[in-house]
Amino acid sequence: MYRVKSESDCEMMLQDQMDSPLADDGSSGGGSPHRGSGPPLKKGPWTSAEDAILVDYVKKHGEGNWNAVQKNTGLFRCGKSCRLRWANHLRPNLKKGAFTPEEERLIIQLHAKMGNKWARMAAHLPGRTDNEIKNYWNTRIKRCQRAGLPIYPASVCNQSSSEDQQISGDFNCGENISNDLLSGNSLYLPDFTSDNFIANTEALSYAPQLSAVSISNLLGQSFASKNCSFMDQVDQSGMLKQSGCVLPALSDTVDGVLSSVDQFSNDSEKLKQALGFDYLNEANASSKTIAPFGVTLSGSHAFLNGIFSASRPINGPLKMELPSLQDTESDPNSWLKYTLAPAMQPTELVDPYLHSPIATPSVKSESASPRNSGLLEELLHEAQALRSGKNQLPSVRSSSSSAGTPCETTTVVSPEFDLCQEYWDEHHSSFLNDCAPFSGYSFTESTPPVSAASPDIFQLSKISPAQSPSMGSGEQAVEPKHDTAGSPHPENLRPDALFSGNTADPSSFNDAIAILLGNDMNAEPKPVLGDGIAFGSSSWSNMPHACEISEFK
DNA sequence: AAGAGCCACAACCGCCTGCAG
DNA sequence: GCTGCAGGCGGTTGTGGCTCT
Repeated sequence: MYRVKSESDCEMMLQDQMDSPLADDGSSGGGSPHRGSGPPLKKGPWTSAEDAILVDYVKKHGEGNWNAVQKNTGLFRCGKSCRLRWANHLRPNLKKGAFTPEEERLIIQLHAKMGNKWARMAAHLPGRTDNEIKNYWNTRIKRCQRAGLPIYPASVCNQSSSEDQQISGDFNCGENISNDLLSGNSLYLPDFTSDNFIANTEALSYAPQLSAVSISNLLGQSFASKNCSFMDQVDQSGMLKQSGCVLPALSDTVDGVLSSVDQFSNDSEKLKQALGFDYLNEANASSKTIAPFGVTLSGSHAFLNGIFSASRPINGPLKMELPSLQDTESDPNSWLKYTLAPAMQPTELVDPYLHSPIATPSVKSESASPRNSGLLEELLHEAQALRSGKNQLPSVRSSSSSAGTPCETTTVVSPEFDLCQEYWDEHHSSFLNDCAPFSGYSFTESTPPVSAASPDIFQLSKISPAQSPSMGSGEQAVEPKHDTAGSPHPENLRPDALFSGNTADPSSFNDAIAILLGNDMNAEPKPVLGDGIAFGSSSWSNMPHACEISEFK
């Protein structure tokens, strides 16, 4: 039954409310005495009489000043409730009934761009309310999760991809937009006219789940939260002047990690391809294939916000919004997905190919590959698959247009990327100089945390001086902790620890992988990556302290 | 027929923001 | 600048209907 809140916004405004004939009609849930002397507060479903009163009032006085409704009509509902009732059910021009297919597609498309911005989405759907859209989406998510289907159709991914590039190409609108894009807060609102959308919307073939969407915001905001100021240095072309300096190092780090994986799996190339890291080799070879943030961190929520709904500019106090996709399949191990995501995020940031969700590496497997997988999960899954030899997983890059991957993407380097490359060619040396403090910034505990975030988050990697040319020599690489028996210290079981140590040490990495895989490399793969670990979804209530990064502000 | 489970929906709750005093 | 209020927004929960076993 509906509760009677003991203290709420509504009740505070009902202190002077006297008895009402409607206050206690006890329709369903009814009102109940409120804190003794206070008037009862009617809650629960609205009756037709209440509706009539509210409609009459609005006809006479117009919308707004909802708290006056109670005073003027005797309707014993709080102003908020009146407003909601009017907005969601009583106001004219409301479209009732199920969503049309066009509306559904539009919702999907809008969500891909906006995330859980229901009110903004509702603005694009005349006659529909944010609540309707929200309910529809939540239902859809549940349905997709049950069915093991991705949330975003391929066409939406493509749409997002193209528009991302457009955004990055037009990325000259000043700091506000830049920051917003960087934070994943899409103030940039593309014109989702129905024609435009439908023209780009085909049959609901499904894209792979947005496996890495949880990553970008975390890192983007994590970076920003470090007050390194490089986030502020977005020039008029939308390029992040200093971003490039860190990215090579991160690329190196990821590559170093993968080198360890290489030894671990003896099949690094496959693994890297499966993970979408293969470009990192190219990056290393050329030392310049670094995309500015504007390329990858565009406003697509399909990319940035399939999971997270970042809505705060990164300049200000940061607050990680909770993921929009609730994981009802919570798992004690679910911390994996949160700790690892930041660690893996750089790959997304630097990935010149990742213009859309579909470019996110996705391991399609006949096995029980987690649908909402993240990079680590895919890594582990891939490692398992490789080890077991049961699955010959196709290269994501080479098979992205295969039948199993409806979201077709071509790994065509965009013009923006060419520009970025030129930009990097021209400025990378100065970048390295300018970013000397940051290029060696390895998110270790030795680095004084600037934000209130748990430093664990930033145990991202230890970038050795060799990997990071400008890193100071004073910093000591953090060795993975091992107990005397040689087994990894429990702390190292955490994925952040996994990536925090000397990544050039394959043994520690292997140890961690082994543990993550069940600590027995010779045993059959254990369902470590079962349903309990769904990177794309989350149950934040189960977040371990290492993942408690919500308190950035 | 009865119970369980699923589903869509309505409504509530807490937090945030903008604004006026 | 601070405070309180009104409104808005997004997340969550409760309810009732429907379907399946």
